Amino acid sequence: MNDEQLHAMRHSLAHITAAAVQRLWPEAKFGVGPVVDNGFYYDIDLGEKKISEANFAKIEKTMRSLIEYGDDFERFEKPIDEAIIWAKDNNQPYKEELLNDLKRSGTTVAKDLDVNELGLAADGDAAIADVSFYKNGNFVDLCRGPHVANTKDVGVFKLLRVAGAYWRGKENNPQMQRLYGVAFATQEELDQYLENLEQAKLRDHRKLGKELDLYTTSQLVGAGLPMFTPRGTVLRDVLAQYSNQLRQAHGFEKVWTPHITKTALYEASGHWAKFGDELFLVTSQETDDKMALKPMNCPHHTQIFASKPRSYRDMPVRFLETTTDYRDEKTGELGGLNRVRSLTQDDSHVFCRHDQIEDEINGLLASARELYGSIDMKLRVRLSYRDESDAYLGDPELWQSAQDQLKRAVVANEIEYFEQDGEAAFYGPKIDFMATDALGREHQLATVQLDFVQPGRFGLTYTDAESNPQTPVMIHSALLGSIERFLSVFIEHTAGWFPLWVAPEQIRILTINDTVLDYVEEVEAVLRQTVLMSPVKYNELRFTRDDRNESLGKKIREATTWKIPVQLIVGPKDKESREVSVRTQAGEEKVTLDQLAEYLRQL
RNA sequence: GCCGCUGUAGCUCAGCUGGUAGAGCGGCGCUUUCGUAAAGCGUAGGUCACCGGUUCAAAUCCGGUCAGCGGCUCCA
Repeated sequence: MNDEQLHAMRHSLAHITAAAVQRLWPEAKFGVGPVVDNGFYYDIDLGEKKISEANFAKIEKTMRSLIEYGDDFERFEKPIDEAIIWAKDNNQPYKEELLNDLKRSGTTVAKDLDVNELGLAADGDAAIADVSFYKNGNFVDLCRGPHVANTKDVGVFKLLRVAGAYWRGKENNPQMQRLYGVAFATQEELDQYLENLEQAKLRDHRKLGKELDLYTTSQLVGAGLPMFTPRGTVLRDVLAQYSNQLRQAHGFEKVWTPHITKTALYEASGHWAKFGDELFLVTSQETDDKMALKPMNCPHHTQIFASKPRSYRDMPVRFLETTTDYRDEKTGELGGLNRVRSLTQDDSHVFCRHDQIEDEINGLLASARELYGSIDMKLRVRLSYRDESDAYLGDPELWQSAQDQLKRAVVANEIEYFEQDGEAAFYGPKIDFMATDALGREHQLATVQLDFVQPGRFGLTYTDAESNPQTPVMIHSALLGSIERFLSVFIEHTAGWFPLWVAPEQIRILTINDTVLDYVEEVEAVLRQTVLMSPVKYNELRFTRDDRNESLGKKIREATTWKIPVQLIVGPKDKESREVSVRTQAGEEKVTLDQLAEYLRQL
């Protein structure tokens, strides 16, 4: 089975899904039905009637009967004007809209539509003359194909879920119902896929966050406002420390800014116009100032830069602040730790001269690569550019220059990348490091952003060698991104088996009976004096002792369930020989008390 | 915000078409001091998310709210 065949099968199943829906609800209006990873979907508008998963059995049964009936997929063409009449006659307004676009420009420009799934797409902007259709049984659909020869050739499938989806991906368009299915050539492959989904759920950060006691939420506190337990807070602190140390080595200095500010700050930065309705507003009972919780930190940092005169000799000025921001995200966008309303950024801003941009970006890229390399995470690097919309501030020529500089930096560092328009910040293009979660969804973590806009809007200057004022460039960067989002990916990446240096409870001493308690004191004395220096410096060991009156087997089982990286088993024999039994995921070995500290430092 | 789904003890879940709740683990108590993934016995935990409605009777049906999940939209 090659990819093209599989693609044709899935695409054909999309048509069969639509055919089944049409048989069950003849009034159905159809959108598009493309192939996606592992399957397909079809967008359907049933007016007031809503499909739910309770309908799946009925739809699947109808699909199976269509498949068994064994209709051929017949291809034919129509002149575009006849096709438009066909769409009108059959009460298919969405198809009619697509056909009109095809007639006008040869393409259906909406970004989430794959023109290959629709009628014949002509090269360039030329209008086209004919479009192709496919017919299986009574169901006729505008489609470029290809399809399998007969409905019997579609392999195995399963309807997975139904979701709302805006027509052509635009929020003010009508919402259709998107019927998702997965499909494979064989039952074994489908079963394997469903099994993998189950496996992925086992490493879901929300499940592990509860099992490993990392964070919690409360209906009283509110949606998207996670609270971190002692264990989760260790993760946050150690990761932030690492991120900070990496940049402090490159000359960044910590700053601190308040969590509320006058909204005037964001009117000046440009954020108010774009994100004003996503700010949490704060009322003062003492003044008439309009205030808000800070949703980002760059405007504050500009004010620290502006607090005193800066010389070209002072540049670059590098600020670092790990701090929590607040964004009033839409309720439906919240999820786990990945998208929250209180997010902690390991944020930093460089203010520099134009001739310093390259070195600064190189330094930040090196830090990001060191961080992700040390935890064995491979990220895709995205160059996020602007598009032609009016969502961006600043001179288009400066934009082009900024985009070119980012690309040069990525190429010079021999980083693999892909480019995407429309993903830039409103003030500048970005280098984004994208990670994949357990279910294959991609999330932005580290970012390096070039900003020629905000320094000018805030009137920032430094004095050059000729005593003239110059506007600095800002480079925004975060290595972890949002710590919450980083954790969501990191927990799933490690399945909760955190590397020793960051594990909340690194070591648990398991006693065999009470006769070794005095020896355990000696072991603990060694641990208290042991400090890890890599990758985070001055990282004192975090250990506990399980000397409960329980069997060793139970203690091991619990420590393993908690995914504690190092179990030190201490019994009478160990005491006698002045050893401990070190149990890690790699296995178990005896280590003498004298060598224990060094052994742990090497792990 | 929109579409679909979910919410029973600390955790994982059972509770059929309405007749005022159960199990395992965990907790606590007693016994056991046991060398590699769960010792034994006993015992206490629940306004069935919350508010309202229908009904003689609601965990169960209906409406609303809160929270969570899968998508869409969005992500400074």
